[in-house]
Amino acid sequence: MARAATTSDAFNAIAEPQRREILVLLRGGERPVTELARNLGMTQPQASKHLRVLREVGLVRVREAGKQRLYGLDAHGLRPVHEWVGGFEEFWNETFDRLDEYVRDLKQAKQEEPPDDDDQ
Amino acid sequence: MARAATTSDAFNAIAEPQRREILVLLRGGERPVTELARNLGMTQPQASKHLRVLREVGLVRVREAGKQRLYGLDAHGLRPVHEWVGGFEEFWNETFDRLDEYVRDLKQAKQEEPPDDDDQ
DNA sequence: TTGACGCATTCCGATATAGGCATATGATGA
DNA sequence: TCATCATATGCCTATATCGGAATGCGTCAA
Repeated sequence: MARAATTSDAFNAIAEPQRREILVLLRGGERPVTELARNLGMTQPQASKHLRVLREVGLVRVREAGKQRLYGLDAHGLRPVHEWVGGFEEFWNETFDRLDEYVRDLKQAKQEEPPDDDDQ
Repeated sequence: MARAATTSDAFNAIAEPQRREILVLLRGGERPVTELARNLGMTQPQASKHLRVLREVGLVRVREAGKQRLYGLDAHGLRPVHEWVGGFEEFWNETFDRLDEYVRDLKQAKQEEPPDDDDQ
């Protein structure tokens, strides 16, 4: 009854801009928490929390290195997202072409009757 | 202090599973609210609310047709999402598979090629 | 005009988020 | 052992979500 948990899937996890930035940074290799925090201008606890979310959905992995914890990218979970969105690829080109036609129809439809479409 | 609004961008809008399903249905063409609701097993108000969000981020457009409102896909807002996620494409095959691949490689070849590992 | 239909909006309650701050946990080195 | 650095976690507040139920509003047909 509230929004789905941020940890419910990759879609929710990457909805947060800061988490996306973390992932981008991690493309450059493993990074300790403090460095991520500093690079993104956030506090350490914030970074840790975001990393926790990313870890729970499996987008990052941790490796212990002495006092530090090196977070690294695990982009596997992004693949389903890419594929889902990719399912619309043909549409974001076509939509524009049809927009003209659509607008034209709109103007016309205001004077004529709307074509009867299937209800149901 | 709360999560970013669902209407803040496409990332947030598509984080909700039901909204994703709506978009998928709309790939088949324009649909009135009631039909969407029925097809997805949700109430009409729920469908309307989700459609409002999708409309506010520009992922769908409405067309008035008599009593009905036909919602249609406008996928070009998904393109940035696709591109952002696509920026990780090379990583979900390589990067941290290292561990898995390493193990697999051990079984296969004990000394094929020295995998160049440079982290950072 | 009335009534039925299609849809949008509002109010409600429950939930969990993100941020700030303080603190607990853990490893390291003297 | 103690002090210190690196992280994680707990608590708090403000906010916006999603779902449900009721209702408002516009359109069409009789």
